[in-house]
Amino acid sequence: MLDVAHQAGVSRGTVSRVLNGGYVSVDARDAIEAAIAEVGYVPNTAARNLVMQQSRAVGFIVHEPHALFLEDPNIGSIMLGANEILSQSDYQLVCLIIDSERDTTRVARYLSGGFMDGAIIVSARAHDPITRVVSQLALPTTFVGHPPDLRRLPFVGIDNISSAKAITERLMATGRRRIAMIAAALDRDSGADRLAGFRAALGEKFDPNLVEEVPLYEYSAGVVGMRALLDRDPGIDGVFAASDAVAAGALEALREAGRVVPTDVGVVGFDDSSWALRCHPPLSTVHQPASGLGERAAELVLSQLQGEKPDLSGILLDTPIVWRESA
Amino acid sequence: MLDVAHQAGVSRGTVSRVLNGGYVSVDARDAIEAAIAEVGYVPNTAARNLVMQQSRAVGFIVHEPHALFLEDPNIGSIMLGANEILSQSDYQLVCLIIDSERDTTRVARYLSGGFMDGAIIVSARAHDPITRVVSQLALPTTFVGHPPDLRRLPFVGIDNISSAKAITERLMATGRRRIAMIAAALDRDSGADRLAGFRAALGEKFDPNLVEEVPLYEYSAGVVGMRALLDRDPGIDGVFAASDAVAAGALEALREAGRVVPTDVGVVGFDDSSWALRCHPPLSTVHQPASGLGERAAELVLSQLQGEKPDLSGILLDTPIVWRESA
DNA sequence: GCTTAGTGTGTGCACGTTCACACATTCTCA
DNA sequence: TGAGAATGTGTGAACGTGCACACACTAAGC
Repeated sequence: MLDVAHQAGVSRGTVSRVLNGGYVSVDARDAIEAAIAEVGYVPNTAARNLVMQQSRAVGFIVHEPHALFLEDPNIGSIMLGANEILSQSDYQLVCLIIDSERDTTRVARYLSGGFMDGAIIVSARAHDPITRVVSQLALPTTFVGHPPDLRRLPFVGIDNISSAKAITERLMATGRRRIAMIAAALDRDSGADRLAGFRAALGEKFDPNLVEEVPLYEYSAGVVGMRALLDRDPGIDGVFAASDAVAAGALEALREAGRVVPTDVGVVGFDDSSWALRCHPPLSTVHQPASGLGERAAELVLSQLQGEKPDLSGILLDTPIVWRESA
Repeated sequence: MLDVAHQAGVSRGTVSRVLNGGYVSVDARDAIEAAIAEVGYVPNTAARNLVMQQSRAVGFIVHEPHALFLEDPNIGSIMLGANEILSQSDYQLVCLIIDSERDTTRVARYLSGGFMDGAIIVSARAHDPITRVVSQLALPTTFVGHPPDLRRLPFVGIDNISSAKAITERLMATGRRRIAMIAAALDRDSGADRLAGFRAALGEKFDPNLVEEVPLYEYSAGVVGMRALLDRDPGIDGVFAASDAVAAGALEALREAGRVVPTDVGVVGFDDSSWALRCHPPLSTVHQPASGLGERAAELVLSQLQGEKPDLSGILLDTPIVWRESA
């Protein structure tokens, strides 16, 4: 910056004013801009951050990247939605991956070190150490699909209970008598709530024997889960899978077993991901407003950055049911 | 840091030595560590970066995020592979998304501002402005799947020509007579090379009429492309799709048209993504070593960071053929 | 002619670190 | 006993910015 100032025959202060606004004469501005171009000067972000005490960057923190990036079709949309909003306010979205213990400490350091003005945290669980770090840090944060023990932190999400209840009821309305569920990720709100919604829809007809629990929202879990259900009760004529990927796996297992969908068995999923349209037959499912979640999360972080108190009751987005041929 | 020093009854210098190594007495170390815990001190990353002139962060820059994150099953694996290697050397992977003109300037500023020690750039094309920025910046960089005009920059990739040639020859060896190709993304090296490999395999038998060009590696493009090919020549008995997603679309179009795979038509894809296993029938395809690409790219950046001159001839990874039931 | 407001510019301090250097203490060995 | 090495500690100068302040000049109003 001093080089630019000398080159233009002015002082550092005037160069700074050209860059950040303030009273500058036309002559000085022209000379400085020419000097900047000639010297190839680029302001040093670290120095600027240091003195400004802010970085204009918001972290997007992803846990369990193997499950999410490789299996969850929504993560990309959430990220792009958030980027869209942050970009409009000239904030940089910085995606950080936590894939190991080492990553956790490094990311925590990154967040605590004044490197980030805020954070969006995806798919955190109660026991994830980063949630503790963030809540101690008083960093403007929003959770997407918050973990069970953090009711006091701002979040955006969907109402998994009522969405699951609604699609189960819709499935019941097609005249199915024995409806099973492949429940996944019960250690998360989303997983547990989808099961709760299923249970609520069935009411007295709920039969715990017709619920198969699988660990993750995965295709392979869907295959295994469906096989187990058919073993236990060959008379099943309806299935609610906890996600589209699980439903896709279930369709595969049903095909193996010689069942025709939707004639013999009706199948519904959850997410309305690209899976849903590409299954055979196309899946009836709950539409998850993924990019909307990212946008709202980014907006919540930005509003906190402007000093507003966040709404701790959380924001729930609508989840319309999309009815296709699988049920 | 001064607070910690006072609390522990020492000077800033000793605190710094506790954090960064050097001669420190056991008493001083204990007192300082206790003080750090009590004060809740975290070193300021911006200040450290400023004085160190480095950030221990490597950018992972993604273009066309809509196509990549939503359609390309490899991007996640590449990213996780890179993160794995960088994490081992205590570098932070920072994923930056370029989704607009505004994003481009912001990311360029981010990279130029001393915020990043290096960069991994995915799926860049010749005209992408960020490639110009990076090459002017002399920032340690590696391209994954480099753009056509940047032969002078280090990159990792696969040999699309010989891979495409190999799988086409394998398909020919099953006795198919009329083999078509759904070629995609011809404005990239990868797309153009896969077509070149297909052509090389067929030699004199190559018929330009049996090549359908589609813009992107997408499922829907596969559906459209296959329909067009069947319209033009109903006698087709083999298809090489430029990617697994395209192949999945082709399978759908073949099913529509009442063709049985592999009996009537043999289909092969490219990528060995999760699509490949979940198609019906499972796809024969070229295995793309996605996480390996990320790992090599990260290693190349790290070696440049240690002052080594990068190998400008590029690194090509092996792409074994995975033969399944679709051909 | 004096004050006041508006415009334009230069200077010094602060941000929170690391590192080189100076200095103090203890230990080893001729 | 004294020199020299090994170990431990404090201090000041950077790193590259932004901002408050001081100052200079011009124009307008009384």
